[in-house]
Amino acid sequence: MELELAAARLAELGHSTRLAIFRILVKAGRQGLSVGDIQQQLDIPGSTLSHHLARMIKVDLLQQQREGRTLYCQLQFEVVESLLGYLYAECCTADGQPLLAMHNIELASAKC
Amino acid sequence: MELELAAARLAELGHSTRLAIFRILVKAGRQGLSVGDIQQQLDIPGSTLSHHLARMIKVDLLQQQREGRTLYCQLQFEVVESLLGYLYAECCTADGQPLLAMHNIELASAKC
DNA sequence: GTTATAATTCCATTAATGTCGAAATATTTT
DNA sequence: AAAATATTTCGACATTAATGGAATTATAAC
Repeated sequence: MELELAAARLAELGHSTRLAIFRILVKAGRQGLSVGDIQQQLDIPGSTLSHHLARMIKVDLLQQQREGRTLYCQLQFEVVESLLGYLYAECCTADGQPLLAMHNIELASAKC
Repeated sequence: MELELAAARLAELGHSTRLAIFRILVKAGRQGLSVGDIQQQLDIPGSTLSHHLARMIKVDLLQQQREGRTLYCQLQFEVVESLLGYLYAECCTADGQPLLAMHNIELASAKC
């Protein structure tokens, strides 16, 4: 992933409402959640939510799938994964040693 | 790290110039680089660079240390680490299984 | 086909961000 | 103390982003 694209995706995660959406959709897993469910959890106007969802879709962080009159939102986990992978790749020193302590990160994920 | 702070930090990384600064400083390691060196690598006006550095400092992504008339910029690696740790933590399902394939990430960092 | 539900698009307003030249500050050198 | 170097602050302007009410589209149910 090139820098421009990574920056664009990070910018989308860099907004508290959108990061909250991200969080909710991570918890929801592959099946995702309807727009209405997200709206209920966040308690924000539909137009505002729609705006943020559209932005996230534009950079492929998420996807929507219609089922009847309900639209389901699903995180694109491979994209999230490649974004985090890019960040980690950037966090290696020139001599091949990762600067970030990977085991700390693993602990963080283990305690969930 | 709470959501608001994580979002603020991600927003700072979410700009191509600042992500480029981040990248350069990661490569530079703990000792950091002078503002002038960064400016030379990026080829942008000093005032613009200063503005971006100030923003990154504000959210503790980096630090400056004066040595004579030269200012050294150093990434705050612990902060970066906690930010990525937070993102990973958010990427766990409710039942304790990480959704992102951690081994892929490790491969990504291993190939640096 | 009219009503209800789910969500988006449109529009206007307000606020925040990005950019960069010029002036200012801090430090060192002569 | 004047000149040189490194970097920031100021100020102005242009662009982009955020918010939410009202109107619109899409689908389903009656």
